[in-house]
Amino acid sequence: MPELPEVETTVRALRRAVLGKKIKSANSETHQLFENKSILDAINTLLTGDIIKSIDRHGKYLIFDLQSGRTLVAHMKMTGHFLVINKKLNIKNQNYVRLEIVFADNTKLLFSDARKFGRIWILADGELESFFAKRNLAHDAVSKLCTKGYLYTQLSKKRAIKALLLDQTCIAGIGNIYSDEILWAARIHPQRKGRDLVRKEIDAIFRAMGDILKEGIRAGGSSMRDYRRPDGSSGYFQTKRRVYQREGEPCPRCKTPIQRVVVAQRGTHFCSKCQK
DNA sequence: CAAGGACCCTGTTTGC
DNA sequence: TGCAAACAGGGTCCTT
Repeated sequence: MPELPEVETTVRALRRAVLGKKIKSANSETHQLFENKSILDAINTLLTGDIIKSIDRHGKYLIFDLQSGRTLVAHMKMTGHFLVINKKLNIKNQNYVRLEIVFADNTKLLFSDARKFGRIWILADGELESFFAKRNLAHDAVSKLCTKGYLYTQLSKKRAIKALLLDQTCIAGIGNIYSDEILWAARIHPQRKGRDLVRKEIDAIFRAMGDILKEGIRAGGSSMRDYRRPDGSSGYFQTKRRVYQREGEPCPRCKTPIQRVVVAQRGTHFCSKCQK
């Protein structure tokens, strides 16, 4: 389940692996990969000859700026991940490849995605802003724009705090694993309404958000199921998680068994004793 | 605006 | 043990 730390790990690895490389060919046979159906047949023509100038991220979206002015935007959704194949690195597990980009030096960039939820868009010069505006994408959770004040505004709503953390129009980048971990670290019950939280509690969420997401990035993300780094290796945040998918196990703080409930249609794990 | 459900997908887990 | 049904979840869209 790629969230902000997994996407950031991917971006950093791809910068090292494919920045500045020239595209020799591009191929996909997965029509679901593109919202605009005409892209599937045009992808090779669209990308061949172009050069990857920069790689960035906003929330869970990856942004590849190309020399032509076009932008390749990608979302890994549930099971998607990028893999880099080169002379040094021939990953054995190359299943479910939905997009293959070959560079002039024969390095390959693959997008693998068992469930075909992942999406790729090719935007014309200048379209990125409206792309995100259309989706009402909020500030990224670890960007400088995500201040305490911004968080306070974004979370002062009627809905459950867990639902707000998951909502990409409130804060961008947090998914189901990290929302549970952040609320545990901040000692906030996932079903509390956002607007009922007092300043001190929002501050605790703000601190926990930075701490947990950065811990996730340092760990190279979580490889609970399908997520892999672009070299095929696993992240290890899953070994550090305190509550996510630990129903019945003792809370690391107070030993009370972790509970599981459903909030906003998502499995939610928390400690009923130390999260109020 | 909020809440809930359907949908997209398929590997894995659960239940009989 | 074996099989089918339920589940998992990010995001979008639709209805209530």
